Amino acid sequence: MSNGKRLTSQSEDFSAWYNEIVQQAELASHSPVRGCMVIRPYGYRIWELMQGALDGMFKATGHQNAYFPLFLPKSLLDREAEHVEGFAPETAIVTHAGGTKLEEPLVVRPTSEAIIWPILSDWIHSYRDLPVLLNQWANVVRWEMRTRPFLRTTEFLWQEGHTAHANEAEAEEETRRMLGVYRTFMEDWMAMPVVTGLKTDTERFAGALRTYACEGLMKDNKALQAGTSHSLGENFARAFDVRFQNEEGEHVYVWSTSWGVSTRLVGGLIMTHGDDEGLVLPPKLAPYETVIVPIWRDEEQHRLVLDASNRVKVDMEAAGIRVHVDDREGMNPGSKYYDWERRGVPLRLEIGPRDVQAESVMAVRRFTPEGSDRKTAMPLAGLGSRLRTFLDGIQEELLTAALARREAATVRGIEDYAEFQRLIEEQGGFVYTGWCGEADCEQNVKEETKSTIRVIPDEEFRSDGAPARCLCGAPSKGEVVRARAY
RNA sequence: CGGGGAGUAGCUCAGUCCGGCAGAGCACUGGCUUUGGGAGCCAGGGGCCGCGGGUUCAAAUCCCGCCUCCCCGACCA
Repeated sequence: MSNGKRLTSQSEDFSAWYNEIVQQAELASHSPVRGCMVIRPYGYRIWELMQGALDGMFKATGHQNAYFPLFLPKSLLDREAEHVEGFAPETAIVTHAGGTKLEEPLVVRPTSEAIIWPILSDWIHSYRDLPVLLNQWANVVRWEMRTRPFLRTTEFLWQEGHTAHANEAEAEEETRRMLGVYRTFMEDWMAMPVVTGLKTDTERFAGALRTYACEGLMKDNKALQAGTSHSLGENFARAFDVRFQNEEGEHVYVWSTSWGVSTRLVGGLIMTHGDDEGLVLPPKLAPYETVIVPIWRDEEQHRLVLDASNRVKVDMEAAGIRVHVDDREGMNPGSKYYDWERRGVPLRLEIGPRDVQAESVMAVRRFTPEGSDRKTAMPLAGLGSRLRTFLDGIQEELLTAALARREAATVRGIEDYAEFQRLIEEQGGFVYTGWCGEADCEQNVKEETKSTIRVIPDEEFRSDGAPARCLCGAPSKGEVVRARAY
């Protein structure tokens, strides 16, 4: 059961609100090791539901799961110059094991390219071996300066896809396909709208040709990079000598990709839907889509409502709904309401003697957009299938609301730098501007406004009339989405 | 890693300045009464006072070192 009566409100202190939700909804807790967290059962269940959905989508697009080692010899990480430069500052290195100093230090993987490609070079000989479409569910370690539960932890859980292709076009197609899979997952399962697009060179994955990303907008109007997909070109193939014989009999390098999403998504989920009462979960990712709270006065009623509650539970499970009966005694219904609201359960069913008498239940929704009733009496007959539809509706409403919130926090066509600075400072959100394409200009704006170019947006997100000029006044080479970000 | 704040029961914190029996509320256990929006009474359990060293007759309290968390920067999924 949650402790404390009230959360700090989002408007008062968003960071405090976030930390309190993580603790009070029992999603995660701190560990004795810096920057590492314990993911508690309720939080882990959300991650498991995410994994289940994503894993199914990966398999549907032809990928197979495999597992590669946690440790990689330091010499392997050093092979790809840009890659090692990018990751060296944040790696943890094992120098001693088994009571002695190791001959060669082992790096705890910050990502697995450097262990996967040397191995795949042995697997790949012919164009007939391609494409190789792999995914791995794993933990990785990146020694970050500053950590926050789920959003940035020293050790985190993720999946990393790694694929090898015969040519650039296929690799690019795969990179884009998986970005699309992520977007579909974020919208359909997390109810979190994202802007997709290309990262600038400075934000690109270390060792990649191109990095694409999904960017969500959190309730404090800061952006969250929620997933990335990288077109790695021949870079890793050259570094790890991954070649195959093509149909012409030539030995050529493979074109590779990698793509990943992490437990950071749980943080994105919290900050996309949560409110001052606590977590708000979309039904598809809620450990319990519905909680039944029985209400009784005496023993006879206790038996009556528990019996009715369990029958409703069976009916709902048959309709494919994850449901829990909160039969805790000595706790009054009001306390249970607050408890489950804080944990974000999408729908609560209250079943008391009056409901049993009327052969109905009182359904109370967690997320209540304008114009919808928070409480609805529903007849027992056909309840399961009706609630399935009802929950599916809530899932859609959450996406609609999140999309409306993002659009309200999006400004387009900004050319004037002073106006840009004011927007970033006063309201945040996504600001679409032109960009001259110069890294120096990108860096200046970053230093002066603490905002970054999130993506060069994909076509469907671009403005009708994009700015002709960059914030620096130079002619724009293309539109970009800027924001302060996590 | 730099600046600031903090660490005492599961949680939030008081006690630290000025050394002298380890505290409160909530949570937890048992009993009784309760139960349609955060229940009441009674009786209990629970502490390496972040860790290590030092000063002292005596340390949660003073001194030194370290660890962890939070906020602000630089780095990042």
